[in-house]
Amino acid sequence: MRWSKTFIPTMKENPSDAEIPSHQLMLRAGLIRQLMAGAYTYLPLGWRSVRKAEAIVRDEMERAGAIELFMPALQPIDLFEKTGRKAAFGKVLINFQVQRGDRLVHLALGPTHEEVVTDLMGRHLNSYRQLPICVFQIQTKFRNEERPRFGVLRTSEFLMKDAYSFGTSLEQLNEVYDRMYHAYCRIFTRCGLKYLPVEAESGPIGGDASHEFMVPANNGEDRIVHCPKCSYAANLERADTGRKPASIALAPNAAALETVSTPNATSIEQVSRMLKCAPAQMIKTLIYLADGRAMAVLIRGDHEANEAKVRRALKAGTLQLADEKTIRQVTDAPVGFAGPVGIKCPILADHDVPAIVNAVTGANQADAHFTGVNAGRDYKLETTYDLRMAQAGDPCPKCQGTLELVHGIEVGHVFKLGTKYSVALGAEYLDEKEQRHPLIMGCYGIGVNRIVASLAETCFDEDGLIWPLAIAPYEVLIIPLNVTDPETMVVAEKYYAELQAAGIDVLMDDRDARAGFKFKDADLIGIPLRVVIGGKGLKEGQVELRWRWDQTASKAPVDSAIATVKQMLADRKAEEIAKVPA
RNA sequence: CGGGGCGUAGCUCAGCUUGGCUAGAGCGUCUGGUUUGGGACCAGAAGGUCGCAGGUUCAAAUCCUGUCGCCCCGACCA
Repeated sequence: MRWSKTFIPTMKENPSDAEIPSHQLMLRAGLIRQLMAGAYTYLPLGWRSVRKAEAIVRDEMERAGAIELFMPALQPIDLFEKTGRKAAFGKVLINFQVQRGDRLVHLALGPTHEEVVTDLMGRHLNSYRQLPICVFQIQTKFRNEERPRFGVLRTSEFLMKDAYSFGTSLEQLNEVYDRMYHAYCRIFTRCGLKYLPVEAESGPIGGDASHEFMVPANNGEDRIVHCPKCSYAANLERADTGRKPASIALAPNAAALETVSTPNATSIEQVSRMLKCAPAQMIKTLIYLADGRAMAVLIRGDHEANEAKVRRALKAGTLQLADEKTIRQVTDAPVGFAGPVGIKCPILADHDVPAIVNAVTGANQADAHFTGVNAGRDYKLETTYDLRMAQAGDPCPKCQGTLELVHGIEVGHVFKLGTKYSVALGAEYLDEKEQRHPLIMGCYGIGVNRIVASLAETCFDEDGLIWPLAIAPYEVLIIPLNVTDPETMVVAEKYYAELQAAGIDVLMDDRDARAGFKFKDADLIGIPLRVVIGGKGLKEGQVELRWRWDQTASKAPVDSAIATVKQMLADRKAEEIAKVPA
């Protein structure tokens, strides 16, 4: 492609409403333009990258045995009502009524396609002989994000690869799951992304039922912990800590239990300020309803409870924070003054709680707290549990290492669904004994445009983007410095034609502009291999070759430069492919 | 949905506190000339519903009310 014939609106300055690198660079390099909050046009350059990512995803999905199909973005709302997800999605589900003849049709724009695919496959998969099967599509998804943000990272409309597997057994499910997991590793490696597969909250099946693929990035909205010593990585909702149950013994320096007046101080922050004690000295007492029964959960004041862990520790089906009435019943006090001493419900404590000597807690009466609260004397515990969010510095649950906290961008998610949708939509098959069973499903998603955005977010320098060869909109950029010089243009045109003939994606900057101007644009859009043809070099019979990520350029004789370029590209591709897990 | 910020030329912003002349600058665009290996220089030109609506006033980019949009923090995110 010739620069003058395509559309690459680069910008020298950062638009004021872009704050993070990917957003700024994608705008400046002319990859995207915003239409409204959460909706972006992909300009020619950006779209080329998206399509390259898409091609890799498609290639690897097919390699892993998944079959491509294409489902409508428009979906009847009834399907979401049957699975209960109209309510579950709430306002996030874009849905509306349209007039059709004399009636109204209620439609949704698919936020994902579990309903549609389960409905489809349920109608046509009748026998265990047809299973397992895995289908996928690459489609635009719609979600009415409460708050779109981070440029192109979180939008209301986005390109997603979603795959769905159907099988007769957990073994079949696990087999596809592992294959998809492996395909994801190959995809993200081929795309040149540094990624981390992390354990994610797994829902109904439990165990190893869900992994997210994260790209570590400062601006990622997800927080994950990982252990640099072993491979353990998990998102914050899921992450276990390697802490052990605490010994529950009265400390020798335990002070006496005292009641102090704390009028209107109901939060950890207010009490710590009023009593001049550190939040870590306090015990947060959260009253939950676990399957309807009140339960006090004790967490150190500066920590954050993890409800999933609480639910698992209690083996409870449902868990929710208790209502005001329940809190009054078990504490005899208004909300904000709960404490373990004398509370009228069972107590569950985090590992770190008994270690607090002379803790501050609510006194279970209005406007009062206790000081000098000590485990084993003022409240009784049998043992302790891992009930809080993991944080940096916690011991690793798998080895002797120490957990680190990093932010990440979720680019992929694999999930063992089980029978939730097949049961709701009556998608069943007949087994060898002519018995009916719901299909056992898995779902596997990749944010295709997030792959591109993640690269923009993580691969750049002060001059602009630095694309990996596999995702770069063009592999080679030819820059004839002086387009009015016939000698330069003869060489440039020859290179351009030869590279195109060799099937290489080549862009030629044929604009009549100054050298510095073209170099700045070249750096900004980040094409991996730059070929500069200028008067100086030509006098010596040479052109200049430079990788975007290299500081220095190399020279090549005019006649053999194209062969060198082809060789450099081939070597680099081989290098990138060598990293892909077999 | 709570909190904060912003809306003036294609982009970045000044002007607003304390209302008053023809609403400015840099970059970009166009024309002519000089330049030509890291965002050139000179001369000239075009480009504005000051987000929108209403109000106050002799007079509103500026003050008031409402409204829309965008960004950020939080809540939310199968």
